[in-house]
Amino acid sequence: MGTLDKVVPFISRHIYTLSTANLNRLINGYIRKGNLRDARKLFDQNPTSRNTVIWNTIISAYIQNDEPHNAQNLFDEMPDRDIVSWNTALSGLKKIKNPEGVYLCFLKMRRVGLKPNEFTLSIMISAILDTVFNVLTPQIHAVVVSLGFNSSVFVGSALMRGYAHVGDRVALGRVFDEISIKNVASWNALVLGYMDLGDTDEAQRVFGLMPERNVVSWTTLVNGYIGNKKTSAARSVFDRMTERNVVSWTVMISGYVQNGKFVDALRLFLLMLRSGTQGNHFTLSSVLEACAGCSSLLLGKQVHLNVLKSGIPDDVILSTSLVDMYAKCGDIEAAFCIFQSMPKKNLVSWNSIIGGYARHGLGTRALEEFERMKRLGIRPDHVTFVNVLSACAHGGLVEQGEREFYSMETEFGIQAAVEHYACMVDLFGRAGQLEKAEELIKGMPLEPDVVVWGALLGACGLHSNLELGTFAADGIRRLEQDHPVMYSTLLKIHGEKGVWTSVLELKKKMKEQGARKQTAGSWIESSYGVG
DNA sequence: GCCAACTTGG
Repeated sequence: MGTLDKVVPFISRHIYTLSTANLNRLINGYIRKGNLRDARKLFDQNPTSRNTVIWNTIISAYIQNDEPHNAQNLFDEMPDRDIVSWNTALSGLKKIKNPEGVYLCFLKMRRVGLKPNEFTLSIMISAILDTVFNVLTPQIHAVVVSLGFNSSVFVGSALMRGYAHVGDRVALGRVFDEISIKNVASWNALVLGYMDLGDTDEAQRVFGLMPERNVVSWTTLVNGYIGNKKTSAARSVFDRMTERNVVSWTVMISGYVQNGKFVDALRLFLLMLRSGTQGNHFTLSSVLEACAGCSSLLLGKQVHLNVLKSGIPDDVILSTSLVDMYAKCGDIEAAFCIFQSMPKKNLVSWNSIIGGYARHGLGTRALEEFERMKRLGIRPDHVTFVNVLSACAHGGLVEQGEREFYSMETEFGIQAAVEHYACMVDLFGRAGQLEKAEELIKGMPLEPDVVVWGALLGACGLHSNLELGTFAADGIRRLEQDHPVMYSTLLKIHGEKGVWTSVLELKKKMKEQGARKQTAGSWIESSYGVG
């Protein structure tokens, strides 16, 4: 629509004030084209023609365009807020995952005397669903009942999800029964509820009772089995589907990926393409993860090509998946190139590139990116520090690693978790500072896991320390998580020290347990997926 | 103009 661009400056030049109807029409036109900036300009230029609907439209557009700050500022400035304005604000707070804000906003709304409607209550319920505020679900239910919304399909489905998340199956069934006119969505919510409760049998039974089923019903069932780690059950439901859409394919593909079945995921992706369905950004980021999982650069590149050809708009998550795929498949330069070209980066993107450099042994590059990220005001999280510490370990940067470990708690308030300790043990261990590693383990406030002990054992293998190596092996045995690498490392140390009787004993034990010598690899990387 | 059922990255 090129005319709009010509008409609007014309109108603005020749008429001082637009009528409310025209302002509304023009603003909606800009928003439809994704041009929020000009919509806002018109809004600012016509203060006297604005009505509540126009305010609400702009605020909602900001939220949908991921500009919550602008939305919030405008909401704060707004003179006469109606229930829609409050609902819009609530859904914005929900979108940025601020359940406390949702709760406080709701209270504020009540204080100015506005009565919630169905929209308000379903936003409330779904906003607290996965948070500590979900203890409020029964209270909100009480409000729902007192206002007579319990027969509403929307509110009912939200309540069912809420109750499933707090594990209340009785309430789940009761809410369903109370919905006066149930539609497919209500039934889907019931299936989903039982799946969330982990009761796949009941979900399947309900599915069989449904008066009608749509693609979403089938997909919910497939996804429910996947969420309950029943991949093959999911697949057999998937195979029985008469109609599939991108989401159905994506659910199944990402289900395989989540369960580490990368090859199955890739096979299914090929079937999908052959069926004539084109993947979207959800599909392709899962597929890229599968490529990364099998370290298949060849396939990864082909998927990259598919991304470019499909014309899917730029997406942070998809681009981050590309960065991660290239880094995990060994092409760190390509990874960095994509990372650099990303117009929007978030914490996960930074973590990916830092982890990529760490995995490639480019400790200094990893740390450079870490500094750059902090300068841009992005707060590192616990994953960032796993990557940073492992970069220090791989780069032999012991003192820097110690400093970062310290700053993690003091500067960023992130409590060291067991994986951070594992990195530190690895850091000291590789550098041959075995006493420091031992000291760290002994002073840990947490129970060391197999990765921590493994890092120590590996270091003992590297530096031929029999005594400490035995200590580490005992630690692993106490966890009852024997691992073939443990025996081969012990074997190596014993052999080097010339303790041949022990070597024979160990070989016997290995044979008993069916352990075979494995190729060397870091337990830290395989267990925590550094990167 | 606002709400709800299935899918994505470290």
